Amino acid sequence: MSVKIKDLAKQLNLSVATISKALKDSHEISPETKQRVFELAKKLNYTPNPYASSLRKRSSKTIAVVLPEVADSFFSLAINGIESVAQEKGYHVLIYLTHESFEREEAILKEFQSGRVDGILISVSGETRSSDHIKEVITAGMPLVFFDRVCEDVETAKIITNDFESSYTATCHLLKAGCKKIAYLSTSSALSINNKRMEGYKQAVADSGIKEKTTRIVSCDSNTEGNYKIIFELLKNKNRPDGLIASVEKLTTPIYLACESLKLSIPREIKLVSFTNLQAALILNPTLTTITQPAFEMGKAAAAVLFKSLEKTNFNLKKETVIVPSVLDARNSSKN
Amino acid sequence: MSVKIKDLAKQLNLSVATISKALKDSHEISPETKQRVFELAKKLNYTPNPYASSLRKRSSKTIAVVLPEVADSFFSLAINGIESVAQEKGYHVLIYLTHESFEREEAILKEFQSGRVDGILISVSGETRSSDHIKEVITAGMPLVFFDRVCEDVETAKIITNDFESSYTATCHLLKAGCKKIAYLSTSSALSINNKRMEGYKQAVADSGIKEKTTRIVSCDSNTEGNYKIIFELLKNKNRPDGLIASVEKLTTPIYLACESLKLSIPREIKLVSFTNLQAALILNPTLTTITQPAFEMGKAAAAVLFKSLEKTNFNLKKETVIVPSVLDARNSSKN
DNA sequence: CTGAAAGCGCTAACAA
DNA sequence: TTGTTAGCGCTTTCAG
Repeated sequence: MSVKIKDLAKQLNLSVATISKALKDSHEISPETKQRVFELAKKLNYTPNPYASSLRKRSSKTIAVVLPEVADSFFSLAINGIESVAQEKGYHVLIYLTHESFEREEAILKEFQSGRVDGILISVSGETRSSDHIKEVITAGMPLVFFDRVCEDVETAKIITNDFESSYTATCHLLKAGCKKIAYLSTSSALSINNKRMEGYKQAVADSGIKEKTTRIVSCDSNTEGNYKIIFELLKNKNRPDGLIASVEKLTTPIYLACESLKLSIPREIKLVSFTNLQAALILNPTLTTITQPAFEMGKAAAAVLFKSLEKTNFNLKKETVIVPSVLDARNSSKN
Repeated sequence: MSVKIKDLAKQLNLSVATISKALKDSHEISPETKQRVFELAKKLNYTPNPYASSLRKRSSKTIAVVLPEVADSFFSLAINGIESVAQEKGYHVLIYLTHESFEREEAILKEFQSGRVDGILISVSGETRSSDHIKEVITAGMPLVFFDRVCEDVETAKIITNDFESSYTATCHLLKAGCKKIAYLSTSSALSINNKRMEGYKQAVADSGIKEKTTRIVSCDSNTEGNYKIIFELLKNKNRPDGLIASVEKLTTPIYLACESLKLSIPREIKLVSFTNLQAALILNPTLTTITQPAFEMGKAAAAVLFKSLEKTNFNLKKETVIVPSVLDARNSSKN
């Protein structure tokens, strides 16, 4: 096996306690001994056993990140953000994917009762209808912060973006571009972010000057092909919408494809805004107007808040809600 | 604190040893006691402390995944693949990003000497020129498998795709479409996958029927804007190439943008193939011909091999090299 | 079938 | 400034 404190102690004729303290640069140890300890440790390539230390200190220096999936650009960027601050703070990050399954999410959260992690960052699955599993782990004393997909009814830190406003803005943007019949393409209606986006859309239509204040909400909760069909049906109708809001990234491809099949010209016949961080928005034809979410920043912010609560005992997560605004990047898909 | 074996023991008037065995469904324990133990454990919501168990058993049931970044679609999909098999096997996955820095990679690997993880999955950084840090951890007895970006000179399992052939195929594809002057856009020349791709390209040009067997390799190792400039300069030249091979996903956007600025028509004036898994390839204009890598499968395969070596003592990682082939998806960007 | 006891490697009182 | 000692919670001989 690898070298341990005991080995260092033996070689230097010191006690394990002394070595342990020296390694942490404790002030109770003389500079000379520290020096000797450091040198030998380096020479023998000593690396402390993290599990022994975790067991003893009841803290693991690791956090968990629970995500639905790491498929779209949002979560990829968020992970980068989280990891960057974790690395800086010397924390390790365990990653768990729910694959949008509520059962998995429950099982994963339950395991955290064990003390494996010091804190949790979570973006809930689209199927999550109850938040008992989350409340339970919080009640057990575990710091938890939501990001992006939150449970409204759980009192803890939430890092979100301005979903309502973004959607409101997007809708107004389309209205201003001349759209009269805007459809909102939704998924995972259980998610609060989705509801907020939907509400923003509804509100904007209600506030608009157009006579026919009808809203059209189309549920697209399927795989790419399934969504393609749904959108195709929607658009081939002669009473089709003249504006579309794609509430999630994965709807973008089927929309473009459906328009292409139907020879619908974007933006002449139908205008489009998508919620996405895809860099490729710049090179689509036409270039895609997006609501760009601050994914990296949200990841960073979530991690930052969690670490603050881990480092300060008197820090109350309940009071922390950070809203990092999204921006509308107007491009050709919504041009007048 | 949470409930532990001792608590169960007390309540049931049994010893901790008995509880421990019962919980693992050991045959030395009577069915009745097991029953009682299971029930109480469930009732009290007992979750074993993983660190105590890791310390004792010298195994952590966790693996590390070391990646350059999780920005592009390849690594996102790979993580999904890895996580899916890890979850199935009951393993936890720690994620570490090197951000393409060799120093970070070294530091991260060094920490693994501590026994924090049972095995490692790694795709090396673009700056990694030496493999000593990797050999060291393997020598210390740690199972390690490379995926995608490997170190040729390290003897251990490697999950790769057919980079040479893919590039060869891509080049032939462009030649067949009529290209006479194909340029290869490269990054991170230290990486073996990049060299293989480059070699495939060179070989294809050499094997081709064209008289002027000149190859043109353009180094694009910068951020998006920097790469845009490099590509712009390349294409504005009157002796510009008529075919382009983008060896990595992130070059796609600057290429399309540069062509647009220069009013170069794809594929009429310049044809293009990219190494990418972007779903948006389908909706670019023109649609993008891609070498699509089996990212998810490679992640799965890498994890599968690692777990095999973790489960069977007589399994030799050195002999394991899996090649999961990429496919050429011909679309309009390379049409004749 | 059950239990006593040792110990994984480290930390933190407390003593010297 | 250094050392002794008692665990952290669990697993695993070995005895009963």
